[in-house]
Amino acid sequence: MKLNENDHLYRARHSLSHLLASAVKELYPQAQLGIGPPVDTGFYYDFVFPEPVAADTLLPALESKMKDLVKRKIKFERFELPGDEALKKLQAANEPYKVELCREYIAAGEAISFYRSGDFTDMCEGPHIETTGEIPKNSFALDTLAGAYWRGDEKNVMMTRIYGLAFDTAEELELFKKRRALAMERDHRKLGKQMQIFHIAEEVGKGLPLWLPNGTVLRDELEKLAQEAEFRYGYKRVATPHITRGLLYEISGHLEHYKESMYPPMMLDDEAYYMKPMNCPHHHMIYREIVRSYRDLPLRLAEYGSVYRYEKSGELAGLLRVRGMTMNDAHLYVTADQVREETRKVMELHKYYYDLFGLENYWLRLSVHDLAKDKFVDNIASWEQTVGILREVLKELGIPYSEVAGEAAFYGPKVDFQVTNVVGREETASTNQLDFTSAERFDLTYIDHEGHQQRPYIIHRAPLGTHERFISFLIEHYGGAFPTWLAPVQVVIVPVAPALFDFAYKLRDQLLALMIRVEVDDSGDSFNKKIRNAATSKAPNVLIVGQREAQEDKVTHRRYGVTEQTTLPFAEFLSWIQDEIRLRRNSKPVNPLDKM
RNA sequence: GCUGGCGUAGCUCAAUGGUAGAGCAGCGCAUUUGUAAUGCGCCGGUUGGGGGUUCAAUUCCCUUCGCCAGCUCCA
Repeated sequence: MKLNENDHLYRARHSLSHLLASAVKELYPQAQLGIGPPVDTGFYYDFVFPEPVAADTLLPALESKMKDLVKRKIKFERFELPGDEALKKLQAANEPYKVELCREYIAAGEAISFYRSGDFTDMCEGPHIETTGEIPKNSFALDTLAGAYWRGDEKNVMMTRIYGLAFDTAEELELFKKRRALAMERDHRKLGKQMQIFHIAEEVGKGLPLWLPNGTVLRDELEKLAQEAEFRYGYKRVATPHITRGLLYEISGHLEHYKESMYPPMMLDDEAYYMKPMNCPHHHMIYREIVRSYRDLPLRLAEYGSVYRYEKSGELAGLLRVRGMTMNDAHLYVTADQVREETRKVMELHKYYYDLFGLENYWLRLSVHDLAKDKFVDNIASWEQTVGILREVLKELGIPYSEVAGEAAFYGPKVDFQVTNVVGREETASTNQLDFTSAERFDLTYIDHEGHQQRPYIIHRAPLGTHERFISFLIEHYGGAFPTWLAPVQVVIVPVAPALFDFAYKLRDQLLALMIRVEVDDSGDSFNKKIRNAATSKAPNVLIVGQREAQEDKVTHRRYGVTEQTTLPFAEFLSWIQDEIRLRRNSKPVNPLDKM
């Protein structure tokens, strides 16, 4: 939810950032100011402190000073200064970062405005609240302290950013904190450990997850899903090696544009071999292997391909950001006439997947080039043409999207599906690119009706993203309570007593014969303990079998998170669960974590 | 990579400049149970690694590794 700058909360948050700066200046008159805008959950302000600071003592001290300022009902007063006076004032105050901004405002011919609140004055556009009396007691709190580069550029100094939380009321602040604590409970790293989905071993390496048996079930189910969907959409599956000669990446341009993200080469017979960071060049080689006719197009090559990228250590996070990943990749080689239709079908496939999982909280980003940045292929006409095509397709489909400059791939614009994970971090779940560069680089052609050579367009698409990232979202989306078709253990059979073990084994064998993942709890635990273990394991289906059931070949069926249970003939259960799995029903059980 | 923080048993967490403790999990024995923890016992730690200060370090200092938040980058 984005606030408008005239919203009271927006202005209150912005004003609180000034109070924070004011408190900092009181404690450290030498501290220099960066910027201090409002954000989704509050505000922050960046500082350069004259000495190292410690969060555990600094934040409470600043917070209590801010509370004092709020109590004093301080007025926010705006005034403007001519450029040279503003500059002088900031220079006199020893605010080099403000001076830098001020110079730019002057160059842009903008008015230079200041806000005075009590003893503190900051160059700022506003708007602000009238007085701090408008800020309810306990509706804000300082949160964390972190580093941030000046103007977001890693070549600049690192400042100290102090984040604060701020809401309309104290109750909303408390609610936010509670929700955040609850969200941590479904963090995929925590559930991934608890549910034995993946493990990142120090000995194996950072960002290189080991998939445990339960996690591998999730991967296998996603791959099955993709194989079926891609079959229906006319894709052909291919497979390619994990390492490749440098030559291929010279052709593709990866070594030119992407080298810092690639694992360094290994030398074999005086030649450099690289771990592959992307599958596309390999698919292009497959395309090029024979002469293609327009009759072959669209040619859709699909592969769940593993790639390795050298992400900076601080960027790694659980399964969300890793160094080795397997992606739901495919490349569509199409004629100019087919681009729109094929792009549309790719979007349709996305919708099918997202509906299947019940993923609703996402938005589309049309990621375009920014020729001011040197990472992009320099060909304005092609950028404009391909961006235009994507705009048209999205418009035709009536899908809302936002256009963001500088987020494109180096070889073409992208349509990214942006989702927010459970702890509020926004990530790209899947990405689709329209590539106008590679066909030429790889000299890919097809013969048209008239026997002339033409360049195909290439659509790169990965609707299910990478297993790593997509599964991290699924874990959090479901809070670990997967629908039956995805669940690592689909059925747990709990016999009431050891005398019933044989009956339970008989049911198990029938389920196993149908490829249903089932376990019998034949441990020495008490019956109550078994019920509890089955429930806490988040198994979607629990079958309780006792004497009563055994006599009539029935089972008592409990769904995860549902208290009512039904006793039904086992044959009926079998047909129900087979449908449940075959149709991949997203009968999302009530998850206790969804309550808030 | 950068800034800040955190590393105690498989997990969750105690404790202290003077020999490290609990619950859960695991294992064993007993119990054979009809809807969310049966009882008893056992095992489990070079307090992330290395170095230093000290009579003595898990505690203080340095260093290194890992993790967390943010920045940068990104599927």
